[in-house]
Amino acid sequence: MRRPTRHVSVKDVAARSGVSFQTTSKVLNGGGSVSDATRARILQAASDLGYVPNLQARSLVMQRTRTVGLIAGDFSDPGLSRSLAGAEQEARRQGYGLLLTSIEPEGSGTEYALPAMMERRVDGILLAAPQMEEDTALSHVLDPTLPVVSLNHIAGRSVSTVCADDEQAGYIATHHLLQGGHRVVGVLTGIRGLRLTQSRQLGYRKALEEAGVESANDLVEEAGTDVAGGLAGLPRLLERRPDVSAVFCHHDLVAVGALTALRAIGKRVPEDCSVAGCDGLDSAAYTTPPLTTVHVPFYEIGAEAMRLLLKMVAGGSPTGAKVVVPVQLIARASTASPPGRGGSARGPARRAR
Amino acid sequence: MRRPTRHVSVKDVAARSGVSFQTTSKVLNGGGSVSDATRARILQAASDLGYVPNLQARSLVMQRTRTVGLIAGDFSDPGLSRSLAGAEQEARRQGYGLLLTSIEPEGSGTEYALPAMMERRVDGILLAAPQMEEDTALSHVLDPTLPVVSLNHIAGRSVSTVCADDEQAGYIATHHLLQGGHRVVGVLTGIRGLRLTQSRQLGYRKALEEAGVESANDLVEEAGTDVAGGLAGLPRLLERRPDVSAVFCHHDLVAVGALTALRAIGKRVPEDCSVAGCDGLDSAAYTTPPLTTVHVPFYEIGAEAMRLLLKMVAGGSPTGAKVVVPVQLIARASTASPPGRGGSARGPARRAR
DNA sequence: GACGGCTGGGCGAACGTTCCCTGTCCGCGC
DNA sequence: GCGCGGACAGGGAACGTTCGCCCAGCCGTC
Repeated sequence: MRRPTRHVSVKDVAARSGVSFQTTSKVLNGGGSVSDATRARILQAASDLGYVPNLQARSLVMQRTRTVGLIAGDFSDPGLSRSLAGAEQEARRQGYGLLLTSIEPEGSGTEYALPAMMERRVDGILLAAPQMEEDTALSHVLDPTLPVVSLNHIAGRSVSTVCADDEQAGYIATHHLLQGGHRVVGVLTGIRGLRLTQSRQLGYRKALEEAGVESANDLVEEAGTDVAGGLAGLPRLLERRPDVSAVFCHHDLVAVGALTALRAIGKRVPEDCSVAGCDGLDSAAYTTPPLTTVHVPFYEIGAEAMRLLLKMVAGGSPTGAKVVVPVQLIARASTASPPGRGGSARGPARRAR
Repeated sequence: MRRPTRHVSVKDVAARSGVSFQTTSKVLNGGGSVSDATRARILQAASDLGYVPNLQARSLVMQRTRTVGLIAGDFSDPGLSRSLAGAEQEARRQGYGLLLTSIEPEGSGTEYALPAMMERRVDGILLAAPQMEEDTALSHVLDPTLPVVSLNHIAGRSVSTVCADDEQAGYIATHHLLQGGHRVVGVLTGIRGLRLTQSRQLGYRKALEEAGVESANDLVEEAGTDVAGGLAGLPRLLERRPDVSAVFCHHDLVAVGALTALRAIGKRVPEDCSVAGCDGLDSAAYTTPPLTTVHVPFYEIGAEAMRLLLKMVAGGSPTGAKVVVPVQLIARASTASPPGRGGSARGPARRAR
């Protein structure tokens, strides 16, 4: 429990170069007027001693830490993990530290994550936890002067958000299926209640409506976000509506589960049933058959959110901004025309690999 | 650029409750002898004012920040991302903050990541970046008194490491194939030079040797860590050795690529060629056919590493410890006996799903 | 009734910075 | 010869804590 050997401070450097520590500070920050001779001497001493400035002390007087907090949900989620990478990279590029906390699936974040960040006096907070959407206490406990950007919708206080154009995502995926000639299009949705799910669902409905096609409640099945959800959800959907010839999955992992489930019951994809996903995970390119999906630029979303946050921190803060990032259809082999119809389901894909 | 509205400090709380700020400090830390009356008054004032202690200031005098640094490689890597989750969870459980930095694939980490952590005076550092294995400057620039734990082998200075039993992983995967009756077992390795790759390769060789089976150089092909690597590596391997009837892939993603490549050239799995992976990714359960793999407990490794690091930080530090975590075979449908042989390749799997 | 110990509380210093202001010295112009 | 301004350096305070020590009372004891 002994304190570690003390670090070298400006005073040590000052002592070694025979000046006051204030002058040393000046030199090390590039400011003030100091003669070249002493400047050189100080720099030399600092390097000899291996001086490393103490950001804690600096933060104390500057009232800013050059550190931002990131409260994340489950980062096994590939999308979130990409966004995290983007955010981290941008923070690093601008010389900011990143304090990371995640919150348990059922946890509120208000109890631990937020206090922990506040105590450490982060300059701003990036929220990347879907489950915080519901937390009404959140906007309450949040210091209103602290810059916050979220990747999810936040109830109450109007915080800036950056997210994908999820309605468009739902729309183009469904549109793609309809264009292939499908008339009975089922949907396996994400987690009920999330903005993400609502938006994608909105896009799905819009596409159906536009095509003058039935949009029945029994075509909708909640399946969550993972493979297991698709594995369980698809049979439920098919039992209710054996006539579906195409399924739009809100999440690629669910689509993977759906593919597996279809194979298990002897349905061929895409001959008997088309499947389209959403998220644009890398792994979607390697399913059997390769999955048609909508690419969501998670990395860029994370980076953009961090960029916005740091802009707010720096002061020029259009707080309450809502940034929407465009998405792209990636048509692959999991979608085709329904049984007994000619033509291809391939829509106007702008990118595929 | 205005400074944000000032935070409330112990002095504010003290003023409101009519005592000195030192007494306030005592109360807030639970220490010292203070009468119940004043204690209550102070607590009330603190809560009224919404006092949040300033860990920066506390760190300054305590000489410890209750924050650890984590230098990660690419966290799109599912394994690393799991370890990160484990480490974060454990740090949080013990009330430590986690400062996250990643380093670019070619970056050295010595230039940015380390200085950034040192300036912020982290209490310890967790290294989770395979590319740092080569960095000889690292052990040089690292403060020798700073606790460090790595998930990878680190050249030079003997730092504590926590990692999976990768030799065993390579061994049981290969053993499983041999036991199924295969005699020509190819291997798609991970990144050349990494300890991870060397260990798995060692296990592979050991199994072959033990079974008295050929271990030729032309059975070995470097394929990296991702799907694309497997996609490209498998044809190269097969071109050289068309007689391989089973392939061990150092990484599940490579195995996914191998499966896809095999299908593309019309080979059936496992009838014409068995494929075994390694890492135990969730997605391995959903390939076609489901992938036999070796489960590596990434989450637990991350958590264990953090536990060890915090133990070192707290003082009881068996520095230089090497923790090895066991792995488990998960037999699935991608492995079977070679063409023209009866029997099953299923080995003694202790877990499958 | 003097003294010792305990209890409640305050004072001063320190941690490592930055910022603002005050000196000192010099050369120069009037 | 005197003041003046610029270049250079240092002093003091502040940021928000914790810690060690001291001081004032009060009680009990011999």
